[in-house]
Amino acid sequence: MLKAKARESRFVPPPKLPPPTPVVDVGDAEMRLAQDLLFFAYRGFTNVADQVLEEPGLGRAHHRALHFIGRNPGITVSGLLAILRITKQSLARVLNALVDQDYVRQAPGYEDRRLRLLTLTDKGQALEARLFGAQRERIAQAYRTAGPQAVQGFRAVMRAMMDKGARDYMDGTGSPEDA
Amino acid sequence: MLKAKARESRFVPPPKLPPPTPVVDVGDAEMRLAQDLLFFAYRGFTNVADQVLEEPGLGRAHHRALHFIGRNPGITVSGLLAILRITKQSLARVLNALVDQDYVRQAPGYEDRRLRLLTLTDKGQALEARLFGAQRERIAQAYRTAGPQAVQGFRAVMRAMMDKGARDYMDGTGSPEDA
DNA sequence: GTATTACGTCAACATTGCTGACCTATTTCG
DNA sequence: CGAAATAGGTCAGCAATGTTGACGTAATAC
Repeated sequence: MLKAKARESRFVPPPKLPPPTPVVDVGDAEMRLAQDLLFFAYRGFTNVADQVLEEPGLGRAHHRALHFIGRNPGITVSGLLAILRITKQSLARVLNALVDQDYVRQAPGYEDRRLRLLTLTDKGQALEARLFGAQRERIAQAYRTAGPQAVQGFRAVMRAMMDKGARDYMDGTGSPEDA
Repeated sequence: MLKAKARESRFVPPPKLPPPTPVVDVGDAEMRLAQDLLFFAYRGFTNVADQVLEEPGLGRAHHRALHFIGRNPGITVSGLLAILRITKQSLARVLNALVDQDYVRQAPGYEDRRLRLLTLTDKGQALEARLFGAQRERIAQAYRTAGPQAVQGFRAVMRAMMDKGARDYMDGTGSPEDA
């Protein structure tokens, strides 16, 4: 006997199907569409990197760390935490793996020696380049397909979609701590 | 003694900081930017729903199931799996929780009674509406900020960013199985 | 009447987030 | 100088969500 029956002792007769999630006004349809767009586009974008990550046996968390260290050489652990918004314990797991496997190097801060300044090793730069290469292809193709006009719109909407902290980080206005 | 020293017996002298991840040509800078945009925008977008999910104690996986069942009333389990691209074991955990808590209803297929047609209950529709409300706010505000012109570009780029299967699904050309 | 299909389930494991507690080295400040 | 604050590290345990592999059952298809 199916345990599913415990969940619903007998299948009820097929109900009249309700209409799809109700669209109250014209705007709603657009918003529903945007939900789908974000989900599928983000998945497509991340999937291409996953393939590259398989070889060294790393995960997306490692990719993110690699990416932001690459973009911010000499960033501190706190800075990276502020960007990623995860706990230091979560970051530690990932960062230790990257350091152990010689993708990332730590150096003490110049004036404040409590700081650990993070940089990519050559090996780390090489891996990041491969990851970037995969995603760049996908982005470039999307940009080509959509056209330069569309790219501007894309950027504007994406910028407006993120929270202020992230926007500030992207603007370079303020240290990564503001992200 | 810090175990970190086991990872690197002595801190090496502060290296010359390498330049940020090298930008080969003009296009590369744009692509790097796009990476950041996607990460931060997607995070902002999902975060607003997380707050709503806390109350019923559900996760993002539940939200996704809820969303796609809502958009495709009567969808089969296989159909949902094809959209989400996860294993049926992963979906089962989430789906069983939703059915147990009366967010989702299963009904046997009409002609083929092996099928489980999934629909949202009233309770499920209510929750989905709240989740949608939160994200809609964020999207609407982004759309207003960016302007209608930008929205068109956003859509074009996002569409082009996803893989063909997802694009086909969005076009409604073909059953969800093609996603 | 057998094979296939659609779905469900058990078990075990990996990744990546979290909280709580506590340790060390360094800098800051009264 | 000595205490407090700061930057970072670590251990332990847990939760959510993804994976494989194996197997069971009901219904349809050939």
